[in-house]
Amino acid sequence: MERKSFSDMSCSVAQCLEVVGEWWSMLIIRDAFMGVTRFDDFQRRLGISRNILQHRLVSLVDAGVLQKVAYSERPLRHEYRLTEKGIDLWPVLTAMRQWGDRHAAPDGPPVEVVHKDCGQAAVGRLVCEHCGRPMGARSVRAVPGPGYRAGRTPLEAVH
Amino acid sequence: MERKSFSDMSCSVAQCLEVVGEWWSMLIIRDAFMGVTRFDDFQRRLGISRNILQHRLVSLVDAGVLQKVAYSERPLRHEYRLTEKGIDLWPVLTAMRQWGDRHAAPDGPPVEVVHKDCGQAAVGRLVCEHCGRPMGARSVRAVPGPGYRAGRTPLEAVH
DNA sequence: TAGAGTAGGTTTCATGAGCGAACTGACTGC
DNA sequence: GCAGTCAGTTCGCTCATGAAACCTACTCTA
Repeated sequence: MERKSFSDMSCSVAQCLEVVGEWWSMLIIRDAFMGVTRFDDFQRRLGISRNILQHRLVSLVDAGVLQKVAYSERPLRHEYRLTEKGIDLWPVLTAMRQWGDRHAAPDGPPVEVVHKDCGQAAVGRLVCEHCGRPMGARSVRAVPGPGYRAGRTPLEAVH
Repeated sequence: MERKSFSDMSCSVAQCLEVVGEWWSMLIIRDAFMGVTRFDDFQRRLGISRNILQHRLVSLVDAGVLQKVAYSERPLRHEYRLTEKGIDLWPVLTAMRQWGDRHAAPDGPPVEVVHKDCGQAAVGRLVCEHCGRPMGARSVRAVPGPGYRAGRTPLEAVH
């Protein structure tokens, strides 16, 4: 059976997963953030099969997350670079990394992130854009937005 | 061939994906945040096959993200609730939702989140825990952390 | 006391996605 | 002319995914 698509779900989480929810996709994006751009470099670093890598790169390019740019004419060679849409995935990647650091890294984080502004190896925290106070699962509630379509009932968040 | 596991990668993103990277897992967790706890409710809301749902619930319970709690003895009935480890996935979910809202919701967000502290339908923003200033892909650089193991070379973030 | 309904699964089986490995084609450098 | 690099493509296998049917244990209604 074909893998079911999330694209007709009226939910932004599902739309995001439709683009980056495939096995390997987020790791390709992670490596792209680390500066990897070439097919063989992705393949070597990830240990992914070449055909799967090819599929993923094509679908990420189709989704507008990566762009394929020629860096040599003869021979014709391309590299894959994050678009702005791809760079906007940074908070997703960061949230995943921080969750992994906290719950699946007994020896401490394998990679730390230094904030250039203050020079500290720091953790990102989610705050409300409006009031600047912390925004956690228990401090919000979900309501239907302008793009809401029937069939999906937002409930109270976490009880 | 068996789907390759990410568990031996020295990377917290990979560890996170190992737990929630399967097709459907994040949507199950999203619904759990919306207050869904029962097998049949998950099944109906997601339109997922019952066997796949069963697999996912078992692996999320095994991973410690959900817990199975009896809410009735006769007949024996269980419900699935987020653990603290599961609730810690909120930033991941929020980042995905916000990315989807921005890049895949032409009619506006299907669901908005109201911050109880200020009453506004607000967006979460990632700031440095240390200095409080915004933390984006371009304002950080990756360095090896205490849990670093060879074979993985952190590079500069985004060029 | 029979029959319908509900909750939470389990089984079955066809399909297709993911896998490694080998191969291809276009080029460069020696 | 031969080795090496880069970016794929092809091949054949296996396992995960999917829908639908089935199962178990209990409750509710008549």
